[in-house]
Amino acid sequence: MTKMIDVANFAGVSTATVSRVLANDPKVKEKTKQKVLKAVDELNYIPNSLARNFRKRSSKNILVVVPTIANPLYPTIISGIQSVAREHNYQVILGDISRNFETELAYLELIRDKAADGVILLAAELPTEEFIEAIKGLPVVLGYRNTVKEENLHSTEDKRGENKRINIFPTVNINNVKSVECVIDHLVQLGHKKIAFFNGPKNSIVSIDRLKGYKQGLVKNGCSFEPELIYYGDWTMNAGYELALELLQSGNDPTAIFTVNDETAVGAIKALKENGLRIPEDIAIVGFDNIELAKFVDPPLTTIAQPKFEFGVHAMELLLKVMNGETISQENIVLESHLIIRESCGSKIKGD
Amino acid sequence: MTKMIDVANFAGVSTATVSRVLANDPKVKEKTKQKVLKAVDELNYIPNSLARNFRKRSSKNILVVVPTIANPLYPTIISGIQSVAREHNYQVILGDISRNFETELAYLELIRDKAADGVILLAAELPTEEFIEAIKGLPVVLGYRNTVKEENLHSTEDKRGENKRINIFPTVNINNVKSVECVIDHLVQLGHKKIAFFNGPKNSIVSIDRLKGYKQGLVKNGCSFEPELIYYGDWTMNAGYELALELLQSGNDPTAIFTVNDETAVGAIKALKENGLRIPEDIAIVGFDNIELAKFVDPPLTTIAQPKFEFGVHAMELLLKVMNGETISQENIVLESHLIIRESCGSKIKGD
DNA sequence: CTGTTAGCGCTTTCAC
DNA sequence: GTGAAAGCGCTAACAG
Repeated sequence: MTKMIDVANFAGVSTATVSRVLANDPKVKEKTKQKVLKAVDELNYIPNSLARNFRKRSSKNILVVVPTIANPLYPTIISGIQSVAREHNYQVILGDISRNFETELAYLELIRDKAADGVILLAAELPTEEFIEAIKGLPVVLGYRNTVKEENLHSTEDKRGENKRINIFPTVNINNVKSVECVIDHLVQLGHKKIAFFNGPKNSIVSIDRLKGYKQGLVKNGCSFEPELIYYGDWTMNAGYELALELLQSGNDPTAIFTVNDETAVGAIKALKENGLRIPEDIAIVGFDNIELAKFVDPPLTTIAQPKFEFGVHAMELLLKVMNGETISQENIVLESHLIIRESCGSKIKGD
Repeated sequence: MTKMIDVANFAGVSTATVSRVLANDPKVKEKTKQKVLKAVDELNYIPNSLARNFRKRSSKNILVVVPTIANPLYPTIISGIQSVAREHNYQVILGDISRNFETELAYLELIRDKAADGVILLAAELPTEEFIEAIKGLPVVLGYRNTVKEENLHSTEDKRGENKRINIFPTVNINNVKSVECVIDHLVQLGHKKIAFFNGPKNSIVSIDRLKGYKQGLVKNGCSFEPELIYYGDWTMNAGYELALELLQSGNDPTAIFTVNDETAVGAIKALKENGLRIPEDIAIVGFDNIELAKFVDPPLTTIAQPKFEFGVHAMELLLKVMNGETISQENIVLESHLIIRESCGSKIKGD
């Protein structure tokens, strides 16, 4: 294994100079630089990143924790993260917690022991005190988990005295509340008044926000909010399937279902069809995420498109800032999402 | 940041002893061990893995290169890899080449510069001379890319004098040829004689092997092999869709389609349905991989199940061996796959 | 069983 | 613009 000292000897310079050349230090004379570069080439020198990382106290790894990589949402986000990471010579380490949120904290060890320089947390679990304590001061960016603290504000500028969320960490998010309101608007426009909601788990921030959007959307449109039309699942096709069966047996007869994600919708569609219901004639359905599959299910799924790749890009760019110490004050990025109209609601307007 | 010397001082021992305790060296007296552990705990000491890795010349990272993480096959395989990797304190670095196979070699740099200790290559591209040269001597395990050399053997024990594949690297694979023969057997049993094949790209080993299985299956069952019934795509739902449109316009009227993977099948199903064909009444279809979705498409997809998670487990275990220098001679693991019968072929036998 | 000590290969002051 | 030299924090001979 040829090392820096070999290159230095070959080029007739010191290791310091070799190091400078490799770091693109402009102070090095062009001629010296060429000598060094020639030596590097000649000797087939490859810097030992283990030594470099040790010396620089950086692993050049960043950790991305996802609830489960099986949900196609995350691969796309990760692609976005990778594209930025690679530009900056970071490698992405994948932390798949298989929806087992206790293991999330274990991953943070990677930062403490320097195996990772920063972390992007994409699990939208409600943050516990323990969690907040654990990530305090770490180079972390939160995705979807937009809120880590609720405070009652009764100041004058907050006339309604309602809860205000304070993000004490940098975050990337979409506006879940507004997105779901759009869905409800659309369904109501098509004449639906009784809309079921197949939600995610209760302790997910995304679930909570989408529920809020669902409720506000109904109220805004003058529909009644009926708690028994809300079902809780776990984001999977299986959950969608089971929930739909439950709904069918319940005697509630909604004319439309909004599902918390596309996979839940796909599962629901299967159950509905098996029970002889036609979509959208007998019941309309709307998903969320606009995964690749949404276009290919039968019927093609009306859904909310969120900018998955960009989500990753923004998260990584934010993390880069945090790791550089640029973000003392927290930054909270909210990305735009929009409704994609396909055929699962029977709308005549075609999208995509 | 408290370091090993602090712990040593606190416990009244040397750093060597601390190091031994941390490495679980049985030679350390129980009492000394307890003293050290107490100091570790007291001082909240976390070993600096950067220093350790540097010293041990190992990054504790392993690289997994996949064609694209967007194909749900890979996340499951990666889960399997992770489960073994984690047990041995390895982190998984994700190398997604977005089906751009030239970038594969670039990832190998991570090994040369010690940023990764080993690599699992899951891209089933035909191996070039350059590729073989590049991975020679590296701690590498190949998945799906089962063959790196073809040699004409005319020795006595090979009576037929046919090509024999020689794997000069450790590999994990399934028997693609046999799997597809099963599919053809099944279709023929159901009365199909004219079976189209929506394959992957021509330069993929998986495509080549599945094509072989297709051909052999037809011949074995006394069906004629018609090259114009073979279509080449790129594993995506979109490809399946486009290929099905092509097929419909071709005037070929197969009674069944075998697709190289489930996603291609899903795309094809959409196109077929849009054109008024009923599945399986008008045309049968069989996929490959048994991804989660296969069960939820309409109609549920008959497909070949391959042990994805186990695939990852085996690949990682093999890599562990290679990294330990245990595998001088190459090992080639072939996992079992089997047909899952659902409804897309109209068989009365229900599976799963 | 435990301590002493010599680095691992690189970067970065500090001199010149 | 370049070189000398001091470590980064840990592990592994080697010695005792």
